[in-house]
Amino acid sequence: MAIAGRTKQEVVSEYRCAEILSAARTVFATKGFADATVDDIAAAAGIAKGTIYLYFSSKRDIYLAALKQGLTELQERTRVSMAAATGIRAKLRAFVRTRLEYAETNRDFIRIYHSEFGNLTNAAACHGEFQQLYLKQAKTLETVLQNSVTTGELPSLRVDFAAFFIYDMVKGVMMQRLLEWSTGTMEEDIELLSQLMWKGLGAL
Amino acid sequence: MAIAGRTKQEVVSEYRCAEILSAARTVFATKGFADATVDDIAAAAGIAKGTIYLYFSSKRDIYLAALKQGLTELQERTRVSMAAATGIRAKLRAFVRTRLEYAETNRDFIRIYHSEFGNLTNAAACHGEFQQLYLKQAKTLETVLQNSVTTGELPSLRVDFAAFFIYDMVKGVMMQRLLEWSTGTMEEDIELLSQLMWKGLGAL
Amino acid sequence: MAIAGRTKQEVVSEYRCAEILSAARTVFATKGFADATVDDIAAAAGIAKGTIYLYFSSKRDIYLAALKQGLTELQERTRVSMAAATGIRAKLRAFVRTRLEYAETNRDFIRIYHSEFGNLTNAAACHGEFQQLYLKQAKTLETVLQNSVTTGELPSLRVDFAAFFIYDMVKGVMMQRLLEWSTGTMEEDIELLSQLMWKGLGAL
Amino acid sequence: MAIAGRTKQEVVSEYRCAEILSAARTVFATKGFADATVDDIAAAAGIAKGTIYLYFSSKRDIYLAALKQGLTELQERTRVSMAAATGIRAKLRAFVRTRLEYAETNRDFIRIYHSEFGNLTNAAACHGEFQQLYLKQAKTLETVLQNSVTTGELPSLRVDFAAFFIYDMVKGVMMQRLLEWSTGTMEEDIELLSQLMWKGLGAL
DNA sequence: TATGAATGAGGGTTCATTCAT
DNA sequence: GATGAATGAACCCTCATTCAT
Repeated sequence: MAIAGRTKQEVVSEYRCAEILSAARTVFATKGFADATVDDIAAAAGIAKGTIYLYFSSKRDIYLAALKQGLTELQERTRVSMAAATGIRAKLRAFVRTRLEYAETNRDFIRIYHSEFGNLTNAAACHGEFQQLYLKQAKTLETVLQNSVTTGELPSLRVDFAAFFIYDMVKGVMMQRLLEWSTGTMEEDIELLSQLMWKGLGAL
Repeated sequence: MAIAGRTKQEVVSEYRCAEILSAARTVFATKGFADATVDDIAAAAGIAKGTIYLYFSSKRDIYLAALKQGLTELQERTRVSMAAATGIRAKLRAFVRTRLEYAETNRDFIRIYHSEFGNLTNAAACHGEFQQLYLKQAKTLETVLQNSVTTGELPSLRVDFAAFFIYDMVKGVMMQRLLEWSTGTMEEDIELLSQLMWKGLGAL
Repeated sequence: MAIAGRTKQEVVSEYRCAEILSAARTVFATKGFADATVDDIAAAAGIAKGTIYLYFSSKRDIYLAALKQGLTELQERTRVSMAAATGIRAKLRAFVRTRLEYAETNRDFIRIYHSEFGNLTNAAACHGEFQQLYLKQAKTLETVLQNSVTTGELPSLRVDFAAFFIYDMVKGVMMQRLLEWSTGTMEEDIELLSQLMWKGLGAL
Repeated sequence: MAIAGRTKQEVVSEYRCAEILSAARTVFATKGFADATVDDIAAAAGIAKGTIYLYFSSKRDIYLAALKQGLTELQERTRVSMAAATGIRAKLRAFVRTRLEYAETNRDFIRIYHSEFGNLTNAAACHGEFQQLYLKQAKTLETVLQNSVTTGELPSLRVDFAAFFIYDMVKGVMMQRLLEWSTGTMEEDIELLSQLMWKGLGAL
């Protein structure tokens, strides 16, 4: 009696996955990967521990899935809002706004995001896996910048350096806001950061 | 037989501590806190595992000590070089140079530094402990900036935001260089970053 | 709609049982009892895991049923062929031939058979359950031997010892052939073993 | 302060190993490999679970060590007593006596021995590992038989078949005695088995 | 002081069994 | 009857910490 896709089977399965990932995000965000236990996640999801292994093959697998899911959504939103903006300056402002807003409503994910992308130097965790994800993010932005340089909208500059710079800046502000260290409103921070970037880019 | 302080007892004790911390830094930098074992550290230090507990009360204690030792040295060097520089622009350039150079020769410490300060949002580790260390760092820089504003050397700006911004930027470049993602020489990166900061500050 | 017995219900039910047992034999033979999973058996039988529990009450139950089924068939064939033979020597040769031939075409069952009857000393498995099965087998043979002693066809000998001896010898050759360690053809091994038994019996 | 070997360190270590192996033998003999837990072994040895892992790397490792230790001792005793006997018939009697006597005083080991060598067909456990041990045993005996054939003490016969035959026979009697199924005394069984073998060999 | 053997709590994962559909 | 998702007890192994020597 399938209507779209394969219903029920698939719907329920995806729902469970989502439930687990949601619980996992909360737990990982609170305790970090190492200190979180699969029991914690199961309890948070309101299911038995064994059930988790029907949907994910290992604790790390859950972690990765949670991270990738958020990352994908964040990147997609960013891509869409930047595409909708006209001119590089507006695009950058869209970049800042989208990400800061996303961080505001996805605090658990952002905590995990920072765990990984704030420390890409730990070779132990996963050999280069996260480094690659990060690089891929940066490359996308780099392309946008490069296009603007090509069209003459931006002066020639080290686009690789600029891309990292932009990511780090936004990441830093996300963290400040998450920790409630920022004294400004969201709009103020968006404005400030956009200004700062624009001026900063001029220096490269 | 005491010469200065309490000799021997103290000297040997401090030497052991230093040995352990040095070994610990390497191990923690390579494997991260969770994956490093006390056995690893003992082996790296060339002493017995039990001995470590004569000098440190727990694995976390070692970690903290290693982090604080490096942090103290880094902050002291930064303070001295900034004090030696004249004018806020020179001070900021000193800030950048000192830290990037320190990172170049203390890679193990920097890895640990990033582990913690790249992810201050993880409540599990130590409730606010590292957040306080970070804030203290930032406050020092904030004071310098504030002084410049007071003397009119800098226009009025949100010094709290500026301090975080500066820290994050330098941290970001440290990481890029550590991962060998930077395409420029150290001097080029120092120059670029200083320029960028200076322009950026103008936006705040 | 019942024709003979209780039709359909029973026929289908028995068919399922047989399917499951066949699958189980393969799996148990390959992996042993402990390493075989009910999932393995379900997959091999091409049915759902839960279905298995409609026909058997536990994993061990399946195992036992598989073992008993094969054992019953083996014993029946042995009985028939021995009954058809005339004279104790011919009966013993029939015993050997029937069993070695059965082993050749029921390798999975023989593996399970060896698992249990090669190690009757493991109290854990099932307290004496298999020991009783084994004893029952031996007793049958013992009776045949005793009859021959009574008729004077065989000299007086310790029939209990002899029965075990005969079982073990055949079991040993089965294993050698199963592992392809035997260098002879089936006929050669039957001949050799029969000779050996006959001579051996003379010593008892 | 070392006297012989390296004392203390080594002595204590070996003592612990022996303690663990002794406990393991009892547990494995009673419950079988799969049903025995490392906790069981630790409890039987009167030590903590973790301690076991200082001496053995895994549950299977303990099992293998226990098996190999007994096997080595059994083979060595067999070798010595056979070497001391003159003539192939006396050697075979020595073989039987040594092994049956060993089985009488090492019942736990014999149970484990039967678990493995009564069922060499289970590929799952350890790919050919035990099969090789068994083959090695048989080859030794094969050589002795071959020598007797060469010197003309025995007529030409299939020594490979004979070796397996002898092993299986003794193994079978060991099991009967272990299960207290044998109605004879040890001496009677030794006598009977020796006779049987001798006669049987004549048939090959 | 230095050692390293001993400890045992803790966690990831498996899988026989159940039960709602 | 048939299914397979859900369960949770059980188990192997790790490792921070202790303590007798």
